[in-house]
Amino acid sequence: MSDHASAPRTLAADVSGLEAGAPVVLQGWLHRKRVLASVAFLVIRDRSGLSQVVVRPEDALFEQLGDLREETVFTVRGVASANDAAPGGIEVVSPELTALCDPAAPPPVELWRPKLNTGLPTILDHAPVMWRHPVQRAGWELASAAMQGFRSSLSDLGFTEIQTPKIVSSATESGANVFQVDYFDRKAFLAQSPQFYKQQMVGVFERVFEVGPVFRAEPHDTARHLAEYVSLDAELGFIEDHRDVLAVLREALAGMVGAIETTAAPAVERLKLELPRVPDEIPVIHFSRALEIAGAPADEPDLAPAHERAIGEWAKAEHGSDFVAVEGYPMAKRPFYTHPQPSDPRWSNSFDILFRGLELVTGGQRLHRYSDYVAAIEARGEKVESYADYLQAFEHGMPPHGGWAIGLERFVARLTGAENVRQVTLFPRDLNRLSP
RNA sequence: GGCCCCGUAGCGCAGUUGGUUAGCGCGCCGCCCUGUCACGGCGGAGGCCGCGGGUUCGAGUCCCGUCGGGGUCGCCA
Repeated sequence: MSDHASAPRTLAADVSGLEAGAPVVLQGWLHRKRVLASVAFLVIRDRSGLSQVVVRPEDALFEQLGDLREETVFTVRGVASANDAAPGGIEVVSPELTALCDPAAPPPVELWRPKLNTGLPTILDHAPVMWRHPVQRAGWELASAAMQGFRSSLSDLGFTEIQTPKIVSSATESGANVFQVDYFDRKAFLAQSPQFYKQQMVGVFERVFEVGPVFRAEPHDTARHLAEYVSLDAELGFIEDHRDVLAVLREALAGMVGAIETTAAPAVERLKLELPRVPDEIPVIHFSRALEIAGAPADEPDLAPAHERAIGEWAKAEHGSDFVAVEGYPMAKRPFYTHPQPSDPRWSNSFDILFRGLELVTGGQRLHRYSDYVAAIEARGEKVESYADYLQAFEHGMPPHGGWAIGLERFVARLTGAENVRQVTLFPRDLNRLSP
């Protein structure tokens, strides 16, 4: 913000609203240089968009055009001028340039093209520069708006935002793969989920949510798995069952899509997206029905990706919905804190939400009675003592409660149609990638 | 981790049954071009053909190993 001198900075997107003759100060990257015989065009990119600067032979700058390198950062001082041939009708003429950095080296891939003309590995290897591309950047603008919508919709519903430890002393769910870290002279782990802590905080705030990273050391090298991802977690007390959780989750999802519509409209436009409508009531089917729809054997313990895609298509055709909830997953496949389905304890009061055929959310009702926890832990052949810290909350009184976890990157990937979650992750971490 | 496919210039790719100097488009550098917007024209630079070994008179090309990448399945958000 160099507004201490002369005119204040104008954002590129605002140039088209200027009066002809008005002084303009742009600051940004030289996105594209097009030099013709007797006129040159400089396209300046800043956080708001692009703006065209015109250089003519009478401008002192005209002689130095050959020295300008794309991606160099400049302050441009000039004058607004109306021209039908200019994008947006207004361009900047009589420019004076001040470089704010050394002449930039050419990027590995042309950033000024309509699309990044390269493969995912190249994009990821050069992430610090590739994210500058307006279309690439749009993906994260959606993520940013989604997080904002998640926060504001839950805050409006009386939730308290929490931050729980990412360095923990034991695994949340036994058997899962965790990253081990050196913690002074002891063993510690990176948190796979805020599950235990958010439940404990229900005993304090009733309703809590957290936006933060979770870590999974599982050796899943697929287009939808990351070793570190952003989890949008919530947990709320005083529910009847998991259907109450689903109803609040519906509000959070609507808040996320709503925030994208309002605050990320330019990104939606740039990506030419058709945003999903979150139905007033997300269609719910039981796990056993889901197996039928997917054409899977009735004794399958889980839904395979192909099944999820089939159910996604079914929901779109049958209910016109991009979202579908599958409730009643077999208890055998759910963690010990899951609340069973009262009418049939083989099933659980838990659910997944599939978004456009991909598992996006896992949630459900949790156990809340201390005695139930003791029984559940012992039934799995584990020691109650090893969960002593966690169980304090239940020992001293907890309401019926439940919650969910949304995978942010999966949500954005389904929105943009990205084949791979890495495409919408700023700096993805996976089996093979630890940098940049 | 299993199975399948791919590594050739900064990026995207071609390269015949093994054959002499490894090509194309874009980018980059230089020159030219009165308004471009994926501008246009001419010229130039740029390669240990992923790495290691083998077969052969001769390997980008065939074989083995290795490293890296992509797809898919298991599993999950």
